[in-house]
Amino acid sequence: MVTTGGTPTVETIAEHAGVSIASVSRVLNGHGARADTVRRVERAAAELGYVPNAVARSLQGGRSMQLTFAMQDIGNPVYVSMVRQIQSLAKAQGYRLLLHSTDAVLADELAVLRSLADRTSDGLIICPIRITPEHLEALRTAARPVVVIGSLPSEAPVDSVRTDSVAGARLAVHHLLDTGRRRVAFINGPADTVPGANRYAGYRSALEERGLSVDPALVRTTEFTIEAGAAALHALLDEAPAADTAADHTADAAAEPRLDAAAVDAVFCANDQLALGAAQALHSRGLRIPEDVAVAGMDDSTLTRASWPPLTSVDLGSAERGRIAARMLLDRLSQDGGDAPPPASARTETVTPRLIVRASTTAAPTAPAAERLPEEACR
Amino acid sequence: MVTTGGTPTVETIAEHAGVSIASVSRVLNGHGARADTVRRVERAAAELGYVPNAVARSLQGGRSMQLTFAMQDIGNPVYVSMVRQIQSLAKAQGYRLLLHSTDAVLADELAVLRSLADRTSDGLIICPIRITPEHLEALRTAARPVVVIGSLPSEAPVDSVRTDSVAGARLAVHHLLDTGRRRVAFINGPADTVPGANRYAGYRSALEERGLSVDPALVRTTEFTIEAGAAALHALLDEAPAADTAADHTADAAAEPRLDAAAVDAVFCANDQLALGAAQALHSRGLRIPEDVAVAGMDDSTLTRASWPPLTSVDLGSAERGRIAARMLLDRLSQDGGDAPPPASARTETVTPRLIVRASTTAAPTAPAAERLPEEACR
DNA sequence: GAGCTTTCTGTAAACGTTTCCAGTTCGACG
DNA sequence: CGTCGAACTGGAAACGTTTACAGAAAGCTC
Repeated sequence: MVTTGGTPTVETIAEHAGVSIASVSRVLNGHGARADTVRRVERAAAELGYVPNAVARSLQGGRSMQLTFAMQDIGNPVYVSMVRQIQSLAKAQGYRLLLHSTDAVLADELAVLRSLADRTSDGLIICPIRITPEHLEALRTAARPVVVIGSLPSEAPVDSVRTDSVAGARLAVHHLLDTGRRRVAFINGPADTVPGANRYAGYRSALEERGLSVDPALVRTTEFTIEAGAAALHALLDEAPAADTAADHTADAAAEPRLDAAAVDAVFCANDQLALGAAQALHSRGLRIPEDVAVAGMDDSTLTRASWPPLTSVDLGSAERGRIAARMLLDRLSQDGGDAPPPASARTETVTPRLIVRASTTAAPTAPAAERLPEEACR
Repeated sequence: MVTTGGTPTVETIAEHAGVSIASVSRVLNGHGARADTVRRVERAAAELGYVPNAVARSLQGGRSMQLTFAMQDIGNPVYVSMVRQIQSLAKAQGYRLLLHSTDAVLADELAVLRSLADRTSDGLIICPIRITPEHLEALRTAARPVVVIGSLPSEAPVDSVRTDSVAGARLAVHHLLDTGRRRVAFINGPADTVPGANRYAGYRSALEERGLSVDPALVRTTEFTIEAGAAALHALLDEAPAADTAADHTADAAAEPRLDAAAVDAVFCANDQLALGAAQALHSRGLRIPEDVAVAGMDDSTLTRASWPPLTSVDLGSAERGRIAARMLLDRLSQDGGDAPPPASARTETVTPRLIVRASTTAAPTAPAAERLPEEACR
């Protein structure tokens, strides 16, 4: 298909069709030409298997038709559902999607923001896990439109889509307390991250609203992974004092399941991965879910249906956040042709969390609330 | 930071530093210049916050420094681990990663292959789920180097990295038979895909090697998802005749678990998602894993550790395949500068599957093989 | 068929780099 | 101090498009 001398360019087509390169370009972009010209150009292009060079087109047009999505870890199902949405909307408008896994490395996140200036990408959707002053500065001076998925200080002049994860965490904890659980442990991700801090705040305020206070022995801080969730639960039960007896730090706690059950009767986890790990650990200790210990997670990812029993989780609208973020970004791009975003008009949308109750928290041991339907969505 | 009149270019820097644009380019690329020139250029660049335009650089250099990875569905953890590897190797050599989710749509896969000609991407790693003549033609005429993850006809002039999934399926089925299972059902993905066909072939040959033959009532064909796996298992138990009694097509089989147990004592699933779905369905019918029914999957994805009990699975080396594919592609790019791949020298690497035995198949009901360690790797 | 408008075409410039080539500067050596 | 070679520099071309502009052709009206 390819003539000798490399891939065909607009110039090659022009020669073959006996017209100028301008006419070739116009025909190929449907900008009107005489019927005869159109026919000759299209025939030459088809014969030579011509494909326009997207790089040259980008340089000339000033837009790369690429978007970037930067997230922490592509292994987390939350991001998977965001990617799906973003990819789908982007593709519909002719944009390709560049993926960046930052591994929560601060320098990587900043590098992504700065690299917007290299014209590779027309816009960015980013899920920063921490917000530092450098982040804010980088966001302010970003060379192209940016949409942040996550909570930002309100004065930040950046489009964002957030979810009220404090309220989300409260929903879950209230649900556990209202179904008769008394000793609700909390397994959190890193406390110095935005999600970590918010989820802890929700946990605490939910307890306080019921007249309880946080027992530090019931709170664990670790990474957002399955393995970390399992380890945290083991540590919790090994070290937590039982509700009515003194702590037993020396004996093997696994040998005495009833003691465990007394120490904790529910675990709220800051995301589904942690919850799945916790469920594993409970199973391996011979504790029953939800009869002995109820488990609830957050994100309502596909993992909730991977776990047994199916996992109660707070839907933070990750797919929806992805969709909204993509729409915001595409709006911004079509609107002002991708000029630097006018700080005055930064938009913020908020997704309302919903609790999805499944079997991992129903059939409460004491309270009569067990008649809830497994898939019922509260609030 | 930005002077009026738009983003700084090499020309802006040249004016500020009082040198020519050629010198600016040389300094910025470390091609040697007088100390004084270097200092002035670097100072001007820093002051103006200059970032080179990657698009212009691509056009001039003929390489975009982008790679594309095309897979079926980003929701499948198998692809996630491939993406991780590819992204990491690509980044190490300065390449960005473009992601394409084809949803197993033939036209999309072909479009990706053809779009290599647009110079957006320097190379492609693709996981085609079916191989049609059009695929082969598109691979042959691809404008840039391509590496295929998956099995190809041996005459195809394309680098590829495959896994012997026939042998992998045999490993799992042999393991089930050798631990005393007699009625081994098979839940497969679409039979007209390469993975689907191979896994079925492995299942059949494993049975035949033990003097058994395939019972069509024990084989289900569906999609590669959790939900499909659950539905398939329910259908299997509802419709399969019990081993020793006549089939009971009318009564609700779930009400009679012993009948189910007689019908099937093991399920081999063509991937982990199907296996997880099957495990869900078994749990919801009150059947115990592995005491009543053993479950084994394929891919050894993160889902194996998400399931309870932990899932026996065949490791098809997805991370390794990703790594090898990335290395092959990068080799090809550095080697011949990314010219069309010389068909004569197509390389093929094969990853050997390993069976990872976990609790979902141990503790066999009849055989004394239960002393295997949970994490033991066979072969 | 002349004059007008409309439509179409080709030349050339522009997008921002890198790099070839020739010319200039510099240092060293005789 | 003059000469030679090496190191450096600037002008210009090239990468492949799109598009502004001016000029040519075609269609229309009278």
